[in-house]
Amino acid sequence: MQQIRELWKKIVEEELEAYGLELLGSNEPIRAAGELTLQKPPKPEMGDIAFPLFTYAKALKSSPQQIAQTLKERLSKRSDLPKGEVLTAGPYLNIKVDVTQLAERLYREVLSEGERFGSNQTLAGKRVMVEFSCPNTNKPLHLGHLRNDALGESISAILKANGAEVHKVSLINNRGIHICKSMLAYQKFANGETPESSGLKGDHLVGKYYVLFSQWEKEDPNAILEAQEMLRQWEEGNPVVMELWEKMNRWTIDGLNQTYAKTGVSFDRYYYESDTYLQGREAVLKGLKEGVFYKEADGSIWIDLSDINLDKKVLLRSDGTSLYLTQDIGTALARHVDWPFDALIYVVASEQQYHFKVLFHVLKRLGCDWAEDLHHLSYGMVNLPDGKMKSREGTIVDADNLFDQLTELAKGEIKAKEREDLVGDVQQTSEAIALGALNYYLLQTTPTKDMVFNPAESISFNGNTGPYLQYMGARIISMLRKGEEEGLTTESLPFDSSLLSLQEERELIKLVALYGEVVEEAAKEFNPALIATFLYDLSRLFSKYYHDHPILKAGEPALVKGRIALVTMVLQVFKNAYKLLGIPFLETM
RNA sequence: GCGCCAAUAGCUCAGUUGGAUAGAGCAACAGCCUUCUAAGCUGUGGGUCAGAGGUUCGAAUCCUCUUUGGCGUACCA
Repeated sequence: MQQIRELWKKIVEEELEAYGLELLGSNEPIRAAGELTLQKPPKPEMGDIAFPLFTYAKALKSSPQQIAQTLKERLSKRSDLPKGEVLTAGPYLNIKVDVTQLAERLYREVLSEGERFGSNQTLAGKRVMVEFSCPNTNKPLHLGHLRNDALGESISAILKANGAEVHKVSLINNRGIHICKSMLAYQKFANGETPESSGLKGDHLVGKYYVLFSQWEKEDPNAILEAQEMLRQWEEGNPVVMELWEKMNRWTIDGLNQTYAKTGVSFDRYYYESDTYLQGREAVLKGLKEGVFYKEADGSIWIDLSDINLDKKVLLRSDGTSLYLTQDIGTALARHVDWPFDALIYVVASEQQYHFKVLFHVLKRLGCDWAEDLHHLSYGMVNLPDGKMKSREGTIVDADNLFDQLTELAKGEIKAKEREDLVGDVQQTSEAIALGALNYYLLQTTPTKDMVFNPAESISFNGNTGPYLQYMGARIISMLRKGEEEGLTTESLPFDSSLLSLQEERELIKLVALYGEVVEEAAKEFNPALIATFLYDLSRLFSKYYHDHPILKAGEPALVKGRIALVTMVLQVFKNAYKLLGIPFLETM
């Protein structure tokens, strides 16, 4: 589609310049008016490409309407005009492109490329590291993590589809005062409770004691002091504390891994804060020696960021312990050694924009020329319909709980439709629907924007939702299966795309052609929502098409073949695009 | 206070090199199942694109100011 657009643009440009030259004796005024803009007409029947001609009115001393007319006439005299129709609509020159050749090319591509259809090599040879999730080991995942995970997985898949070599990494935040809080509460109140004895998932068990600590803290001012003491003991490597730490970390990580397994999240490599905070400290001390940083009288180490209009920032506390920023410096350095990258993308909430601005600059000052290759993919907060999620008020939406609720609702729907036997494994199908619902809901909003997560809406099976998309795929499979069962064979027939002359068919072909461009754009903008929007458009159009027009019973075998070919193309786009958004493809639902 | 970001239908969101009558979904109402899954399709109503200026042939889109909201501005993460 892109090539077709470029071709028409070039031709119209040539004609415009030739016209200008004849009329004015020079094509300078045309060029001065700027490059020809190209857009899409508001309605499909008006054509596929539109050239607004307002800008040339002055230079050509003529109305845009008149220019459009003249261009249309001039174009009709050209012998090298590509197939298609030239239209005028007031001040616009519109082109209705010929989709029959396009359809045949696309069909060949779909058949030969299969699951690679729509991907490209724009980022071939590029090594991109994507950091996301980064859980704490003191509590289970919540809704905010789910957006982070969905984005991280999706961006990774999108970059891969653009040819990049992608390395997914996570940083486990397993160290610090917040970790000690859950440990201390456990030591005090647990009586040796374990995931096995309690039947609780490990991360939820540890989270329970983190919550208990907060309650205790309110009643007893010593609580925080004891936690601080425990942190000191941890840093000294006190064996009792270390043992507890390792045990509870294992519980949490086991629990998190169960959640990841359900939600389709995985990593190529983990980093642990308990390792990287030491590396960060070394880097800061080295930077101090080299004069990049300076030391205050109390022993704390600072960087002056006035060169980028920011304040001073602490890198190492006066007692020598490290901060959030310190360990992120260590992590970045370690990663660049482990897997030298062309880009590192941090998928982290927008509230940390300032942090990353500082981090990137500190690395630059430390002499890392690759600091230029670091990007913060800053995504907005997830709010609830009645406001912010607040742990204090217990309005945090737990990830496991949410996923289970969605699964139950999907299950209920399958039962209500009496489709248990048809779908086979009801539990597995319900989980796939729940995951599709969740990922689509979280990815359909532009990443940078805050969003409202409406649980009731997310689980709805009507409208702009994951299950609606999954349903389209399942319907196509069902239809094709039915065709086979009825002994319909069209494989030997040639595909005559000129038979696809309905408005909807033209539109579907163009959308199939557009898919590859959307994949490229999504990578350029780090925006999976572009794919979500595209998928929904395709779904709606397809839904209407197959509702209004029979496929298997289209009549003439050649037409049946043509429509099945079209459906095959749409199906492949669905399958490929679902993967980029973490929506499981279901053959039956 | 300062910095960054946002504001589009009752609600949730699309709408980017500035272009044609600002679009979807949900919710409401009204239709459509002896026919490829009705988890669907069709239709109706619903807008001062926060407000005011400016640039432009043309502004939801660019600039300025104002209002409202979010986030940040920690020897927290």
